[in-house]
Amino acid sequence: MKIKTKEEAVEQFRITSIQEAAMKVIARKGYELATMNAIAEEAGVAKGTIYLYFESREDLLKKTGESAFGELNGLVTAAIDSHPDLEGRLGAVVRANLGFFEENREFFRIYLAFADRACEFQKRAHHPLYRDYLQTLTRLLEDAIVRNEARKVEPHRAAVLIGAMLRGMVLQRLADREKTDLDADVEFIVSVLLNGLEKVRNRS
Amino acid sequence: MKIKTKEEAVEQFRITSIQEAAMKVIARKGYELATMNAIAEEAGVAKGTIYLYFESREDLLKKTGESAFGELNGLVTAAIDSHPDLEGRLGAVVRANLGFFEENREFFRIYLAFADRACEFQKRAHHPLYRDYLQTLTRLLEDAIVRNEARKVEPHRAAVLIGAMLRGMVLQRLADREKTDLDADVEFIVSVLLNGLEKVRNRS
DNA sequence: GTGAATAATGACCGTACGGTCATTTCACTG
DNA sequence: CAGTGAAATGACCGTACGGTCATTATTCAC
Repeated sequence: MKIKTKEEAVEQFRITSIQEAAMKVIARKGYELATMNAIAEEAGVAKGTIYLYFESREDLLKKTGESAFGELNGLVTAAIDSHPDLEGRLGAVVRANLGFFEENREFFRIYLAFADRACEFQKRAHHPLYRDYLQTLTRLLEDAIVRNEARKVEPHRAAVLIGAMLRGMVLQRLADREKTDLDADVEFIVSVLLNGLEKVRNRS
Repeated sequence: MKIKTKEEAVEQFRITSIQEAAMKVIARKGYELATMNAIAEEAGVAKGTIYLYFESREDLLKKTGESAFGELNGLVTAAIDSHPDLEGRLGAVVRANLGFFEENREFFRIYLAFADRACEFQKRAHHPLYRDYLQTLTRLLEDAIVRNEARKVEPHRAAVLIGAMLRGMVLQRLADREKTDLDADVEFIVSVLLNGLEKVRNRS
């Protein structure tokens, strides 16, 4: 977004500050317990000030989550684009996910809040940004199937599975007390997926 | 638990009624929004009555979740015990999970609340019952490796992955508007896992 | 320097929660 | 049927939340 006037610059600065504060509070206390008072204190402004830049708590948290989620989306897309085949792409996607949340632990609570809330089953559909995320993975698989790098599976179903595996492994890694080897986990997930989606299928 | 006196029978009935009401409310409104007033209304008792049988909201929800989670644990264990080899066991485990939540949608919100809360990373370890669940899956894999039905992987890591896949697929199935084929999803997950964990590993 | 316009504030409001307890209802005994 | 102890009740309490707005502080043009 281009900044034209001084007012817009200040406004952008405030918005960014408040969103960063919101992320920190969510990281520290979780989504539900991230109160406006706590966010305001973290941002060093009064509670009322937040309402000059965001309509409501829901609005603030939604936009904050969208920023973080958008960043992950970008990383995943870039990871795919920088490799020509399924194996390289899967490795890059898995590494992008595990690495991203390793570096930015606080983002994960926001990601979780959105990916989980994304699927308020029986109520609404997925959140648009989560749909994008799944869509990116789906396209990756469609492409692999066309190229004959993977067997014919329902691409969206497989995308859901990959997303779930990444989510679960990141959660496990964050829960692990001592740091675990990133490469080993990436290799493991990729190998399971590559073999699992491989064309060759002749079991007993 | 054996019931000896009439008082104990009444007490057990009340406890069960309240827990069932809690499950229904959680299923309808979600974990955070399951208030004591709503649970009391659902159970057809006054709010104060709940506090005669449970110490607090936290106590009630914890015990309610443990009941539901314990049931799933039992199903998974039984599924494993009733098959001799990895393929059969995986199929039974996957089917038990997807089927269980298909029949009892309301349980899933409780399961989610626990599996997610189970991993309050940076705070505490997993919930004991979730540990049991993962432990069961871990033993399944250890056994398969010993029997040479699967390649040598870190069993606990693989168990986490399987749990995540099941969670994700159930969530997706519940989000799907029209009913999707259970057998197809079971077959898909099992095939990915079986191939993914297979001994043979000779890729490019 | 001054005053008008704009931004920031935090005391305050309504609401809804978890939890309590004096009162009422009930069940059972003699 | 009267009396008594236990069980159930729901009005009530303190608290903490999201959100508001009259007041105060700041900025900026002239």
